[in-house]
Amino acid sequence: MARRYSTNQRKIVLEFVAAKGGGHFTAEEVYRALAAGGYAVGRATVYRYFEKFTAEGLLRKYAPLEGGGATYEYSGDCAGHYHLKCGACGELWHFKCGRVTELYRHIGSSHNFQIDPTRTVFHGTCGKCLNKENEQGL
Amino acid sequence: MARRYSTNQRKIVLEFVAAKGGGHFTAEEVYRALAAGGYAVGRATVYRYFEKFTAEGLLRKYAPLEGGGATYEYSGDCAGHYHLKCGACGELWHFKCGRVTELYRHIGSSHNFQIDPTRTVFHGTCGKCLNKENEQGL
DNA sequence: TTGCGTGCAAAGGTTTTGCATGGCA
DNA sequence: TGCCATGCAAAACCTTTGCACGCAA
Repeated sequence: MARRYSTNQRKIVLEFVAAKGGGHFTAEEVYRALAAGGYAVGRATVYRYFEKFTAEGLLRKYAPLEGGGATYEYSGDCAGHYHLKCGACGELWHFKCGRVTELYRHIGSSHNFQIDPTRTVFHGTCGKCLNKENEQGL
Repeated sequence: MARRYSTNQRKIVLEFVAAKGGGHFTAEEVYRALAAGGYAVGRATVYRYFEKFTAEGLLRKYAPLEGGGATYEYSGDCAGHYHLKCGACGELWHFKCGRVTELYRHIGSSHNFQIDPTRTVFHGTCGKCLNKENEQGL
């Protein structure tokens, strides 16, 4: 079940998405960007690795919003922090907060449900976008 | 911007997904089920309403997991409660908890992020599935 | 040398769209 | 009567898969 070979393509794809940080992207975009940058990685390979990385928890997969393909995000090592996703700009914010940890413990003991912090994302609007909306009088 | 007409198809689709409660389904499945039940609603119409309902917050859209189409869930009126999604059985649980409300207020004031409770879902494993796993010694 | 990893192109399936018709207001 | 809603089918699109070759072990 363990990964067998350590190939160059795997390294290229992983480094590329890791470098994007909290940004979001589709498999097609990454394929094009790599090709444009002179990295010869096939489209199918990008899809195959995205599937693997998602299963491993390195990437996060979201439903397509505007007719495009599924969007992904690099989440890296999620230990010890939580995620905020802004629906306005799409940015994924990482934050640490003891109260969230406490809440998860409470839900586990009192609501009989064990939360998986690596898969849970809080959706809403980030401070930046709230300010923009206020300036526009929305 | 408001909806214009109140048609029979809208009613049929809405009642069908509402009746499914917390279950999950794809657009294609609903189209087939309605057709099998003698309700003549076009495939395109189902897709069009799913898009509208998702925008209105009545449905929740998830990324496809196993090569199939996007899956949806009916969430109904989300005011006053929060959502727990079990990754093992797929069930969507609704629960009320003052501590969540407090946490959202805290994140808004201290982390500069306004949470949207209707779009936020806690992912993890429900009590039922935890018991099953324990019985199997996993 | 073995067999997984890769790339290309084609297949498969899902979702969107154009256009003519029907129905609500 | 005006115009949105609908249905059909085609088109567009994303994603997966088959197969032959390359490369890591």
